[in-house]
Amino acid sequence: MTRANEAWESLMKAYSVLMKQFNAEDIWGDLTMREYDVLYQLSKCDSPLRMSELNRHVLLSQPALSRMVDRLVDRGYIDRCPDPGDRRGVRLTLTPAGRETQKQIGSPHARSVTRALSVLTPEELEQLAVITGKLSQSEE
Amino acid sequence: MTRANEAWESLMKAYSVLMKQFNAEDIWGDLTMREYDVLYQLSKCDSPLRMSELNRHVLLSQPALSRMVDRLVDRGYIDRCPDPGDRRGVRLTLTPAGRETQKQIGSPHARSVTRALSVLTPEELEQLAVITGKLSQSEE
DNA sequence: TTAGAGTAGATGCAAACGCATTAGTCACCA
DNA sequence: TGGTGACTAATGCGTTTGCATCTACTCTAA
Repeated sequence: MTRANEAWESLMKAYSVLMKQFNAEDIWGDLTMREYDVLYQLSKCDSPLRMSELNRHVLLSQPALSRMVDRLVDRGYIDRCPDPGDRRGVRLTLTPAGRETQKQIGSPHARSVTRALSVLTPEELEQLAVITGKLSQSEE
Repeated sequence: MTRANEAWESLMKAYSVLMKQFNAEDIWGDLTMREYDVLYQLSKCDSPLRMSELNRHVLLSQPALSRMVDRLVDRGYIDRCPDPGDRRGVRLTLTPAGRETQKQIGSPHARSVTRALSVLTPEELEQLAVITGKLSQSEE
């Protein structure tokens, strides 16, 4: 068991523990955490997002994301229109209702996150961000 | 956006990117990553594991885990027998075939993990393990 | 000893998922 | 210009998931 494997296992454990903790909180309304994540990713960029681009930020297969967006469009949270520049693709944006819902849920969730990570020192928070940032960039 | 929220988002991103990377590798045979994880968790402890104990280590609902164990029992990877000390519970162990399969997959996967984390310095690996370890312990 | 609360795991069922494939579009070059 | 290969998103289909509930067992205390 190398250091790398220990570190990865520890990261997975932390992810799992905290995800369960967050999921157990009664703040999600009629959304699942995965659905919230999609709204959150959209809320970060004001310019319309492509499906494939969104898929890069979400741990879901392409068909699963396609259908989840379907449902969120039906429920009035996302606007999906064809991309004029590339007729294969679509442009996804939050509707006002979607943006509002994201904020309503994001606010208490952000507090939960802050609380859960409050066991770390400011230096550790900084290190964690830097280290995990390096890991994300290692896409081959 | 606090430091804590940035750090958590960065951790989630790293988890997502690496999970997709690992999943894309052609090493999983007839198992899904989730199923492998269950076999791996069992491989770590030689004494039989309770369902609820196993559930604590895996990001799955209790019913989903119950059924996944069902399937792995049917496929000959896990042995499930009633706990003599508590007749509500069960004792889960790997069968020889399960242990063998776990090793067969675990070996190349461990190499993938090592390779993916090779962008980090030894100090960073150590810090990552320590920091994520603290996060897992923060169960309230 | 037994009633009631608590815990462990299984099951019914609708919703969501992944894999494989398809339809439609683009981009390049002969 | 027309054909081939790459790319984007959607769809068919069988499997897996989560929620709610259920059964069975344990534990505590009256």
